[in-house]
Amino acid sequence: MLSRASKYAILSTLFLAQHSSEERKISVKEIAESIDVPSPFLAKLFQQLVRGKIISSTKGPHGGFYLSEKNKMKNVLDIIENIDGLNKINSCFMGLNECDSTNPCPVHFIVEPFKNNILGKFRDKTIMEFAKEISDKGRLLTLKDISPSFEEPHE
Amino acid sequence: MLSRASKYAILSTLFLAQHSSEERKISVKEIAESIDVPSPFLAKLFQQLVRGKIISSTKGPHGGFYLSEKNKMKNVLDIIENIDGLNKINSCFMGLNECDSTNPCPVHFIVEPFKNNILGKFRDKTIMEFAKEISDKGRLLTLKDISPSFEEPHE
DNA sequence: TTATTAAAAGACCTTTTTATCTTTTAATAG
DNA sequence: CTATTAAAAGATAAAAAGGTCTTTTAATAA
Repeated sequence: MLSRASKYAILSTLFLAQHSSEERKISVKEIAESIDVPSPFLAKLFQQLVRGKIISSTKGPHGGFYLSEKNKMKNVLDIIENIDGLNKINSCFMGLNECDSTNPCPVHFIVEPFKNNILGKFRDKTIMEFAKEISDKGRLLTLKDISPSFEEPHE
Repeated sequence: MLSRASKYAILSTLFLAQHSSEERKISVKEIAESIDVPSPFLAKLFQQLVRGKIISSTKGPHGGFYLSEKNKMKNVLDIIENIDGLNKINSCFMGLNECDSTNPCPVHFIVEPFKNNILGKFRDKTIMEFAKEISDKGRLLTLKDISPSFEEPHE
């Protein structure tokens, strides 16, 4: 449904929305470590997101990635479109080429409302609104294992 | 969410449920053409489904694939389990490693009910019941383009 | 009992996705 | 103006998914 690349891109962009600003740019490395994704891979994705005007970057000392005011108005679906294209997420759950309400696959009428629901969420909120909601509701934004668990003593 | 392999396997098994019987076995080639999937690939999947006791086969003249009475009691989730394993379909929509209701990803509470719904459908109906429902409700079971469209005259 | 048929087995190939590494470019702090 | 920093670019590699082909095995009809 979503490629790993899109998932990384979404999580990282939302992370930028929460933690970066024009004055406080963040390096790939820092983000990759926070989200727990391979940083060279994320670097590639970020290049593409910059080209797609989803995020912004500057080089050099204190450079890094951040969201401009325009970037903040984008939504999550823009990220998906930029990385996976829209076809992938819109395609039939069972893989049928011609699946619609007049010619439905066996699970069409279960999948359709779900898709509308989740795509609505990805389309109707700006990145900034989405990020705020995530902060407010305390949603998880990392691939890391967060369980406190037993800390193996290091020595 | 589902690999292409799983999708092919589900469609083909449901096709067997509808069109085959112990007396009327069907060859890979015939099924592959009906569903419109690559037949050597489907052959591999069928070998695995036979090993997993989801479908049955016999070699030789008038041999082919069919569903035994026991096979007919399996469900779609058994197919998915056999091909993809259960982890894949149960994994978090955003790819988080630790996503559950106490530590939810940003779309957890949208995805969860959908998953319960669709997994329920895949678990609670036997293959045979599922196939009947599909016939009764007139659901599509092929990757083929079915649009009547304009038939390009061949000569 | 033999020829034929169709699945089983397994080697192999291709494409896509994911991930890494090295070099170049540009920004800026000093 | 130079050293340093961090992204951009691009080449490359590794893994997974998808797909093909050839040989072997087993069933059965004649």
